[in-house]
Amino acid sequence: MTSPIWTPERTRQLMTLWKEGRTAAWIARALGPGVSRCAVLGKVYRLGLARGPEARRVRTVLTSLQTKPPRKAVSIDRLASRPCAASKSKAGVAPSAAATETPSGPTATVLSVGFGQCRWPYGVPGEAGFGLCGRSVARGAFCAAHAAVGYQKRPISAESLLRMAGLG
DNA sequence: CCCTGATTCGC
DNA sequence: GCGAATCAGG
Repeated sequence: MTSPIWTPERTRQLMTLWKEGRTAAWIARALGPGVSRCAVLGKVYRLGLARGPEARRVRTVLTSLQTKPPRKAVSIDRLASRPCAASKSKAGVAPSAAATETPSGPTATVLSVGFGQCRWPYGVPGEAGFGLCGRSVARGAFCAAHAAVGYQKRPISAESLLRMAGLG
């Protein structure tokens, strides 16, 4: 219970995330406090996993999204307790029309998503079925419905987020 | 300087 | 096998 050992579970996660094109540091942070970037790189090297040119593309996409793993463990609580700026006048736009049009699943992947396509994630990165919304961008990185959720200044309930990610 | 992955090397 | 240190590169 003490040593940060490469359990089969962790190794599995490592391989999946690595194949998705995540960086070593990203994976290290995602796997928890006990795992360093060096540990990830060392393990990857030992496993003989290789980076293809395709993975490089993925990383570029992720970088452009400024995707960052949670600093500690993956936690839904963080979603619910997002501080978010208080802000004075402009509350988040929450068009009721958009809510009714909320897409219900991914049409793109981190590999296929391109400019002008909504980056809203469905599912859990590293797990089967993970994908991105992929519908036409309305604002920033998201389609109208997801921008209404992603860009609102007030915190949103974890339940709502999970539902929109197809995890509810 | 920040970051990246690759490789080495002592444990 | 493990991971810190170190390497070369962007």
